[in-house]
Amino acid sequence: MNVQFKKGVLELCVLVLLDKQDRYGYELVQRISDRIAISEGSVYPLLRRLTKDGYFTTYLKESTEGPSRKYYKLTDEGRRYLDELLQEWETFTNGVNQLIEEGVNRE
Amino acid sequence: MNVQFKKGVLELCVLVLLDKQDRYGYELVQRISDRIAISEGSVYPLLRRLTKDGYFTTYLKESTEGPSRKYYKLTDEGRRYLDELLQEWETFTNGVNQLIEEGVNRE
DNA sequence: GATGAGTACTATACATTGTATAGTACTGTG
DNA sequence: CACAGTACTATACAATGTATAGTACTCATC
Repeated sequence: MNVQFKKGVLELCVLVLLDKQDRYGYELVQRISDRIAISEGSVYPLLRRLTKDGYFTTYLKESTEGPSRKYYKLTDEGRRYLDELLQEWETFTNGVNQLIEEGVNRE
Repeated sequence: MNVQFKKGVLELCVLVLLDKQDRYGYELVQRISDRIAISEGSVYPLLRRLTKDGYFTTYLKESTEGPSRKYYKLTDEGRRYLDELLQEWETFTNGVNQLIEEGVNRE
């Protein structure tokens, strides 16, 4: 899996998953890993950064399955940022796919 | 336009356009710029890198419109690499789009 | 001839964000 | 106690865009 493709996308993935419900870090890693090979080590700094930037708030919650979990919750600002990113992603991938069509089509 | 999304994609775009026909650097910049905002300054180092890596060969050709042009031509190795990248791009974007679906769908 | 615009390419410092790796801490089980 | 699974923290490094600055050529205009 091309590392460079992934840049910038990880935060989109995290924001999208949190749009649906609050989640803890490890769960986010697992959910994303179902679709894209990622390193655990990159998610936590990202979560910290996005929290610092005001897109999430966090709270601790006891777990019956292991240590307590740090949950992340999307803020309104986070939700707005997500909408932006979703649009950018769509515009961007459409642009790339159009280039691929142009390049691949042989007249 | 999110800079990080673009990482790794520029080389895919260049390879795809050269799959169709030989092109010179400036033309590649223009064609890609039609779809994605990119900086000219990033394309030339990329072209040099991919040439050094064996994916292109180059030749000079006189132009009637300005200075002579340095054309880039895809090698067989380049074509193979392109196929790889195309598959990776598809796998990757499908994975991201699936995550977006999951995250966005509210039950 | 000088100048400017457009064509065409080169070079470099820097910012950003993944990976890889190493580690910590908690809980339950054997 | 040791180990596995759960859950999180920290850091060095690689890679590749951007921004910026520049070079050189050709043609048109003054």
